[in-house]
Amino acid sequence: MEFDQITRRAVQIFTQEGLLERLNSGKTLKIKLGADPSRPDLHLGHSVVLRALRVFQDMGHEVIFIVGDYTAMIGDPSGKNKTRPSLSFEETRKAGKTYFDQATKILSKEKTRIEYNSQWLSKLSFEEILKLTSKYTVARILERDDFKNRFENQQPICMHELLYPLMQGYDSVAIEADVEIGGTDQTFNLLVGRELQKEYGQRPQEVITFPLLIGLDGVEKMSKSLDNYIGLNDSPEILFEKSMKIPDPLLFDYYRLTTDIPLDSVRETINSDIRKAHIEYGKEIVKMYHGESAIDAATRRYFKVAQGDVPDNIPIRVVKANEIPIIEALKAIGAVTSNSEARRMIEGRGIKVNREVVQDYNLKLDVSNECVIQVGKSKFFKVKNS
RNA sequence: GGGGAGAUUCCCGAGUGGUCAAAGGGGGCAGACUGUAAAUCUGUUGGCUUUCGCCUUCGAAGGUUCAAAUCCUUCUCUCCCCA
Repeated sequence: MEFDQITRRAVQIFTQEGLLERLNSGKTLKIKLGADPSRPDLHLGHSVVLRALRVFQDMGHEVIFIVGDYTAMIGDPSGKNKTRPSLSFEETRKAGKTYFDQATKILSKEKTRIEYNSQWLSKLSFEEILKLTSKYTVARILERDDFKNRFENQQPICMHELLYPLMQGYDSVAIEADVEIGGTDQTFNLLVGRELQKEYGQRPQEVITFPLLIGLDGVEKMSKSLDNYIGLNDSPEILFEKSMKIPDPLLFDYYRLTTDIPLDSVRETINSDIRKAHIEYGKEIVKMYHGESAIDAATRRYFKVAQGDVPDNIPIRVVKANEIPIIEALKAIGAVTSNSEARRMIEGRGIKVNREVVQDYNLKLDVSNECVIQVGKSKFFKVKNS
């Protein structure tokens, strides 16, 4: 990806002139990336920002990866708001590492430095914190969308939550960031960084925001907790299968934001054969995250299932008996969590054994020979006696 | 500090003594249709049980009652208004 592609994809740049000036200065710039250790699972949505960062690295700049361990350790004491579970010191380090491992599928390891924000945030005195808070007004903090929504919906907002933007902004001060990149949902936080740097006598960082990738549900932004994500750690098969499930109207955005494929040809394929466009997208993503060699296996599974065949390499579950009730088998393979659920699945005709729909939930499975259980459209398991 | 409103099953939301495992909607899951898409239609959506039925659940803990999501007491939390 070339640099002009960054600017083309960006939603907003504050400020364009400042950014150009720094890039032309010949200095190695410090590009800030904030990581939330309470959510260390990265997905394609994160890749949008990471890919932009990669471009900066390729130009010789340094990415400073800031793990928000301080906020994560404090968590949210108000019992009702479970969005920010508090983590122990060890957990934050572990999450930071997990995050880093995934992010470096896209970023260069050599040009990425990790910092933990407890290093500086834990040292602030109350006086300094007051100084920080005095730079901002409540009205301005409440401008931020998620606060505004919670406020309007009469949801609780705790005092310390109002400080999060300031803490993040202070991170920029602490590392003297030159540039910070994030999704449009972070716009406010990123701009707070600029304000605070100014207060501390630093040149305010340049801020670039990128569009948020909408998840597979076609409505919400991609996130692990909504289970509408395509994970950077997903297997090639899953990656490909999920690619096929991207809502049609969003496919172009996925191409645009997560691949380097020229958009003119994308447009053409989408208009002429949307299914083919999905397939090509899936292949590209598999290639990007698992290499060219993984494409074959990933697509083979998909097409086999689509034809009504049983795919290769399905997980095997060994049981001790020669005969096992179907309900027990479904629990054993983790397809269901209770007998009632198993019964519902069977009554809904969602379970097949050796390609046959199971009609009777008292069915006893003969597993002296291997048998294949299919749950829904694409989940397969083999069960056999040891 | 004073006054008012409220907390229901994944979410929103009805329910004010038995017919309530709890309407309706959303979301989820499964099926039909299809391109393993969308839209649409159907079923399902606490657990155990073949049926009967039993158990757990309506912020928490006690209490009244043959019987409570529903009544009483205390507590916790949230929101609004006034100061």
